[in-house]
Amino acid sequence: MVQNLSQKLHCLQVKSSPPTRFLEEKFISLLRSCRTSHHLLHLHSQLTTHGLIHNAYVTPTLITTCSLLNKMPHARKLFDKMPQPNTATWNAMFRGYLHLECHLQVVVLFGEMNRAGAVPNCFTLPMVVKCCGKVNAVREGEEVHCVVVKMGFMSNPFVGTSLIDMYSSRGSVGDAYKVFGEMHQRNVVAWTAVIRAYISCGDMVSARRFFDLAPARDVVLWNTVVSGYIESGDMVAARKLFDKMPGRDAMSWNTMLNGYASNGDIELFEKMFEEMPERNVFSWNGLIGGYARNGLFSQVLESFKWMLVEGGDVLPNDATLVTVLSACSRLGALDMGKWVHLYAESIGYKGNLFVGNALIDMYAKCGVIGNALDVFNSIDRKDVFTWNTIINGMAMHGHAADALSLFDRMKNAVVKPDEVTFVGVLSACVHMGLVKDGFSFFQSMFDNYSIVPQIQHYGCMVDLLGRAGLLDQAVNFVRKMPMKPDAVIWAALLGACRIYKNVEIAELALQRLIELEPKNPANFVMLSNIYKDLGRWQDVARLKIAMRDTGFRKLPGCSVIEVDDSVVEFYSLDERHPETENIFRALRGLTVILRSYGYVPNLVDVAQGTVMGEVLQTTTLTRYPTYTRQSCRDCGSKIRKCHICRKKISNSFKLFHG
DNA sequence: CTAGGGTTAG
Repeated sequence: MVQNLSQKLHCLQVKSSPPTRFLEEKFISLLRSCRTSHHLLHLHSQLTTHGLIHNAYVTPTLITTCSLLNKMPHARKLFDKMPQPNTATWNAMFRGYLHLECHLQVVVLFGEMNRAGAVPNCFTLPMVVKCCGKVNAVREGEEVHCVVVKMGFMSNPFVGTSLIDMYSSRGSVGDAYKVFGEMHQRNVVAWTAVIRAYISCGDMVSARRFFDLAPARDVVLWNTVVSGYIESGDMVAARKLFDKMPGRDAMSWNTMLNGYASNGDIELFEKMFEEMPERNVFSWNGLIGGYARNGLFSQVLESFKWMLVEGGDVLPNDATLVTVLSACSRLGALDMGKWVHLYAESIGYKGNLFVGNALIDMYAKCGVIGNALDVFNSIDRKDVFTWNTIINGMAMHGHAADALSLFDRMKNAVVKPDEVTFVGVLSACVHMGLVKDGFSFFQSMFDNYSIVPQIQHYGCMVDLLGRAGLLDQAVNFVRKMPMKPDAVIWAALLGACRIYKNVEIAELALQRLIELEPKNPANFVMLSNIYKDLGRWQDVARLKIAMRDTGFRKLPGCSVIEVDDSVVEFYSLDERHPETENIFRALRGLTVILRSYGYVPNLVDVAQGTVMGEVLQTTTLTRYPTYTRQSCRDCGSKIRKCHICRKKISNSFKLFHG
């Protein structure tokens, strides 16, 4: 009874005349735990009724909460109504914009701060300096530098370091060093910043000198210099320093892992992963992504499965899923891709834009454009990647009309088309033979979107003219190109010459192709096929000798197929599989059945060596596939099996089990 | 209310 009464009294006291400080603290803690915009609006109105909406202590926290909930416009409205915001409130605005990466807003707002006569402090300046660097605001950056000096903030390590970073990001190492020299106290972060400045301009010698001079070195500084050596391509120096490190953290190991991967040293790459004392999600992504970067897509899937089994607490994240899905696309591993789709949703990546875009691409490349569309439609906030992927996917599937209508929809959405969009649009025109429309799209790239056409777009145009049979126009177009035509351009022309049996232009194209890539036997095969079509057997023989003299043999095209849980690669008449006999027996059986239904095989292309892989090689050229084949370590040849030194480069024929 | 280092898509 007594306790109850005192509680009531206490409540009354608080309600009638609460000490302001108490209320302020209460609201600050409520705002910090606020997680929804609904709750935020509620608190906002409460603050208004308590007359605390322009409070010096509460308002900064309110603004911070707005920014965390993606409500900066709301914060801005409130902020603009304040008669005289204090520095902490200004800072909350800067931090909010910085958090959302609205760097330009920060620079603009700082101008307003000066005009309003408000005074920045040591928290304001690093944020503003950083943003000047981000948006490349050179003049503003120098003005802020002057403010720093005038207000005596050069002694503040945060301010000084931010200035070093700014000058470093615009490539002015000299200015970065000058700031470093003028700093009153230099901690290890400042040393790291100046060393980073030398690394980013490629001066590893100076970077190393400063590293050796530094009074203290922590693990971040060590890692910075190791990755500097990697960036400069010096894996040996990176390794030497790595071995000398007094304490390595997970990032040290991952840095080396990625270094070996980007230098194509698969052996050391794998060894590095095996030796790692601890593996976080970045380590696994390093392994998976390293295989992907080196074109070893089966190993991508294999190591992903290994991660699921052996990763322990480490779960894949969006980066993992995207890499694995793109490997599925490259391999045509649809079953695996579908599984990854379900798995991604089960671990909470249903709404992830990165994953969604990768799924669209995977379904499109695996031939199920319907599923690609389903994923596309399920994404509500589509970005330029989403649109480009579906447009290119549609074009690739021959749904050119759909690709073009999607392009129309894209224009109505707020997403601005880019150069990749136009590759899809133009290749849709190629498929439909829309020469006129193609040219008008090509023209509108620059006129309406200020996109300067790249060589890919010129390639599409050559393809467009060539496939429409307008070979002379195509040659003229190539001659008038503003850049030097590359092999893809000439190959497109050569391909068109085969369709229309134009020997004269074919010979011209081949001549250019031989100059550009003397090692690629596919070019000879193409011309040889044209001669064959025309029955010019003497020329075929002559070309065969010329081809032999180059010393290179054409790589047989290969196919990949998903079997159970694995991806298997095979060539025409391949006999490497342990069950070759059974496979061929089954095939013979199938042929008998097919023939009994009246099927007559077309052996002409097979006889000419135009197996699937070659068709792919010639028809996908204009799409500039990013497919990279492993290069031979000894002779640099970009082939799967080096025909010069006869070494097998990647273990591409490999079954794996889940 | 403060800084420096890693991965992913067309």
